[in-house]
Amino acid sequence: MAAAGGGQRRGRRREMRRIEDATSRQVTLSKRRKGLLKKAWELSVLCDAEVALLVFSPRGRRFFHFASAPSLEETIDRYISHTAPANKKPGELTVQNMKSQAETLEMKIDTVEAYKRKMQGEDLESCSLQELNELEMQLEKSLSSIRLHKQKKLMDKISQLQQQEKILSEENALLLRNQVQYSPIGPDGAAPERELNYQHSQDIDVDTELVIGRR
Amino acid sequence: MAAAGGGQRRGRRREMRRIEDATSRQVTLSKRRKGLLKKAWELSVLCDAEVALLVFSPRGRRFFHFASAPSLEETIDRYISHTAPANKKPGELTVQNMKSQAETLEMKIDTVEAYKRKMQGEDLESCSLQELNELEMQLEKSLSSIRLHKQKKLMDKISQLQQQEKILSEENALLLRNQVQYSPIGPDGAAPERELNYQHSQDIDVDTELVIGRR
DNA sequence: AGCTATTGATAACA
DNA sequence: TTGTTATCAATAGCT
Repeated sequence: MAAAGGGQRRGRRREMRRIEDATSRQVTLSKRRKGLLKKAWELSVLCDAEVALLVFSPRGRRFFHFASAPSLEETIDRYISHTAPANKKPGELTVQNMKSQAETLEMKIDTVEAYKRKMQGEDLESCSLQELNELEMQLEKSLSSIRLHKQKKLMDKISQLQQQEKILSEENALLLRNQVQYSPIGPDGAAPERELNYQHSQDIDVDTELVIGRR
Repeated sequence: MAAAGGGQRRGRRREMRRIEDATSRQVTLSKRRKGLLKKAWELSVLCDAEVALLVFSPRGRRFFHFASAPSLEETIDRYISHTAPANKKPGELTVQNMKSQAETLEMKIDTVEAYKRKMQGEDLESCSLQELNELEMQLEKSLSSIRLHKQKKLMDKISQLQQQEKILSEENALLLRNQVQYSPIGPDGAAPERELNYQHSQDIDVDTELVIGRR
């Protein structure tokens, strides 16, 4: 009964590396997989834990799984939620949802973009007269709103410029007074410090390109 | 050394049901989880199988996992593909993709909707003058396009009405002629129906001969 | 498949 | 929590 020197003794431990013999590998896979599934189940029962186990055979041909939760996808969803702390909205991040979410979002984009194109004066062939009228009214409303905002922006700019101007003329007045005070006759080198103040006025970005009115 | 009647003997098998004592349950979870992870690893190494294992503690607080493939998500993706034979497009159905796709799409929606609102004259406070000018030009372009389409639609409507009118007139003409034909007043009294046609026959060439001519 | 020798896992205890 | 050990479970090599 005892094995001769050439044979391996029963129950002996294996080296922990890929089993080269295909048959032996297949048998071991079968046996150990069964044991692993059993242990996964035991853990879930004894410890009230949520356990999911996936096993694919080498070529990905067959596949076995165990899940303690009602479904394997539920556990996967829990994992996905766990690894995506950003999206914490309950029930939003599931395999099921993500599958359909993409479709929903794409449809929404299509809708919004179709409307955008119509507002840009494109794809109007499919519009009814009613729609065209509504679009026209909407755009007119938008235009007046835009022009109002433009006007306000321009007014702000103007009052800003006026403010600037006021400051500058005050500085000028002051300089003039000082000039008179400290050099009443005015020698040959008169007033170089004017440049400093001039530079100051350039620090403030005044957009002189502003066009008042359309275009 | 052998236990007396009151104590449990070491290493004795457990009943396969939830461990009631919380401490004991926690210890068992810890030990068995370790063993399970090890066995999952062994299976993947010995048999060259793709294995994924997820374990969540009872309240879903902590979670442990093992995956033989480069990543757990890869194995999950394989499972998802395996269970969704409809979506066979390679690389399209993965957890990674779905996560980022949702984000991408949502950002896209945000962008498009923000632009839409601006075209509707809303949220213009954040716009620069430059932007406002561009919007204004865009909307003017849109408006003229819309008005062009409106005009075309209206023209179509008009010619359609004219077409109908023509048909009606022809019918009228026919009726009148019949009336004349059967009236005892006189066959020589010609063409009172010409008046009806006169209204509309300016740009539409109506060949009345076909209708009126009598065999 | 089924069978055991042997190793591995682990329940109770410390 | 970590370590020890008696006991039982898993399984390697055979058949």
